[in-house]
Amino acid sequence: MKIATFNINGIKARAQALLDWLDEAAPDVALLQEIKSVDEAFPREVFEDRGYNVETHGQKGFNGVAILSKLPLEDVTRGLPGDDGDDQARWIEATVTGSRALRVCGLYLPNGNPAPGPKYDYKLAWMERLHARAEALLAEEMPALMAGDYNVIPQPEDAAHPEKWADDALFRPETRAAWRRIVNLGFTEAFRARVQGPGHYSFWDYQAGAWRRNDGIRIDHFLLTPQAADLMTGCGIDAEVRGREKPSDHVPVWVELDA
DNA sequence: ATGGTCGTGGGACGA
Repeated sequence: MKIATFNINGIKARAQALLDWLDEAAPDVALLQEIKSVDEAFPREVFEDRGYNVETHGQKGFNGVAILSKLPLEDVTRGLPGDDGDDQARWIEATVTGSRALRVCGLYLPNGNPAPGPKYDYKLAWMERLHARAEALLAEEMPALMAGDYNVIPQPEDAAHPEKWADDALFRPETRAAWRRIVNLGFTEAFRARVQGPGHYSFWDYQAGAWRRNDGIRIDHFLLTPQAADLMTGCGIDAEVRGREKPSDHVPVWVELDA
C-alpha cells in the first residue's frame, strides 16, 4: 500500500496538478494539507471519478486537511483532541484496510511564526496535544502513522542553509525538542530510517528563487508506529513536482507499506 | 540588507 502526504496549498488552484500527480504516482491513500476550502467547495467529484473516496475537514480561507483513498475510509474523525476551543482544521484520521487495517492520521501542524508570540505558543500547545494523541495511538498497538506538514525542520541537515532558520518557529530549539519528544515515544521517522545525509527537501519558498537555488527544507514527515514500521518497504520524496507549472511550494512524500 | 511570491476571495492575511 502506497501512502502519500502532500501540502497542496489551495485545492482550487492545484486540482489539475494534483490529478496529474495522482495519475503518475498512483498512491492508494493521499493525505492533503492546506486545502484552503470549506468542505462544500472541495471538488470531490474529480477525485471520485479517479476512483478515490474523499473525506475533508475544511475551513474558510486557510488550513484544511483531507484524505483521498482508493480503499474505503472507515471510522473517520476530525480535529485533534485536547482543546474544544480550537476551531482550526488541522487534523483528520481514518482507518484503511488492505491486507490488514491501518490507522492513518493527516496533520497540518501550525507554522508558529513569528516566534516568540501567541502564534508560537499555539504551535507548542498543539504539539503537546499531538504528543498525547501519539501516546494513545501507540497504546492501541495497531499499524498506524501520522503524516503531514509538521512545520518542523528536525536537524540542520534538513535545511540547505540552517543558519537562516535559527530563530524561526520551524527550527527553534523548543520546536525541535517537542518533535523529539514525540518521535522518542517509539515512532520511526520513515524518511530518515532509509535515507541519510543532506540535500533532501520537501518545501521551497516561492520567494527569492528558492527552488532554482535549491534552498529547501524538509518539513513534511511520516511517523510510523512500531507495527507500521515493520511493514515499511520504501519511502521517497517526489521533488521534481516542484519544478512543474503552477506548483505547490511543497512536494509529495510517500511510504510503501506491506499492508 | 532588503525584498522577493503565492492562494483565497474579493480584504487583508497567512505562509
